[in-house]
Amino acid sequence: MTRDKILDTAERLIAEQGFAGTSLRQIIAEAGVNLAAVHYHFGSKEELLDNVILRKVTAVNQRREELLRSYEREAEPEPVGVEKILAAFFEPMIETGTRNPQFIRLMGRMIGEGLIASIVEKHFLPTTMRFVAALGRALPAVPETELHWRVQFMFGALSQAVCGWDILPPAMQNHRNGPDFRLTMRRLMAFLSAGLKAPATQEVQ
Amino acid sequence: MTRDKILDTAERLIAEQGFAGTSLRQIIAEAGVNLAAVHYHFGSKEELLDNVILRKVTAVNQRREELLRSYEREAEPEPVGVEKILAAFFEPMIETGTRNPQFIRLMGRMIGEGLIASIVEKHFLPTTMRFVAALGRALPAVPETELHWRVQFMFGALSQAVCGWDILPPAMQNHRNGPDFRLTMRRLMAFLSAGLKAPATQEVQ
DNA sequence: GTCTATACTGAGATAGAC
DNA sequence: GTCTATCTCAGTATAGAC
Repeated sequence: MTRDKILDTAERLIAEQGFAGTSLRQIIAEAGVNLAAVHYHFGSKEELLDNVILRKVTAVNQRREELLRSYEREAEPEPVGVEKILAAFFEPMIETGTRNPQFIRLMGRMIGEGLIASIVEKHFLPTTMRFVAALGRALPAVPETELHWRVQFMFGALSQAVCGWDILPPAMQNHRNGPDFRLTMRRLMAFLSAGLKAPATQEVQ
Repeated sequence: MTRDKILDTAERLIAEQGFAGTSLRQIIAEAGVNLAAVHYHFGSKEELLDNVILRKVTAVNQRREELLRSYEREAEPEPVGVEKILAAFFEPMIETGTRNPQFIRLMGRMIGEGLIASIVEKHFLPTTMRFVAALGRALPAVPETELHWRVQFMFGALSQAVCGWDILPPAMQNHRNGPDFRLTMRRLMAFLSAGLKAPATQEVQ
């Protein structure tokens, strides 16, 4: 199917080179299809990206919410702890990413390239809000605005973890795929867990 | 001077719209110069960016290292604490950013757009390494590789703090400039301080 | 409905006249 | 140092073959 060939090739190339760094002409050349087919099936380069993301992220987000719900049932009537909430958020991503490293780079690109607010909004925001609410219950001492900022920081750290600067020492490069990817993610979770639980900032100047 | 007109206009437009989102043709139109003048003075769009960054970041990095040195002298022979190290890193940026909000967005773009490793490397790496060394002394329990990762997470959080997604609630948008920018940075520093000081991750699976 | 061929506009880059 | 003209390649749009 032409449509699937385009999606597969686009996913691979965008993960490798970024969205801006991948041209439609490169995608169609490697997929062996015609340029206009992209616009017939998707309408524009942005909407192609939208569909690439959609295919991969929906299952991960469902799994995330599922896990969170099950942790909430276990903990009831207490709120779920921060570590558990982070586990519900990261584990589905780690599982998918261990099998398919490209997926992870793609996710990081989405946050990092700062591209296309509408796509981020559509595919990340609903699940994110669900997790912000859970974190709010786990951290009653952190005011809502500050919690929102901390989640924002969290996404930034995640983005740099999975596809930031390529000037890392080689020892760190290796930790981006293979079994060490799990270790990097556990390091990230430890970092975030501590950051999220930090005492609230005083508003006084 | 033509060269300065190009630099001023490029700085403003790139801060507002990002690097990829700003065309040379837009820059030269607003600066009132010729397209070829850009290539004459800078060689390429990337090298123009390089010079825009250079002009602004050099002073900030010098101030950062100065502050760090002075804190180190105060603390001697003890290592400087994490909060002090973060203050040395962030305060010069906050001062510059409070006077010139564009500068901050420009910094965030550099990290976030993941652009041009060579530029990041040239302008950020030397000072960053200086601070990594100081953090290593402040946090002897954190192994070197994990500390490197935590610094990587730190840059990601910083990037999202100053110019991440534009889908933030309006209440957060305001905290990107004006006096509330200081508050956001203090929140970031509290978050990072806790994250950096987290117990080291066990390497066992 | 699906896909091909081709043309259009705007991007960064470059050679050469002045 | 500066500017004109031009090159290549990007994303996009459309007409029409099957």
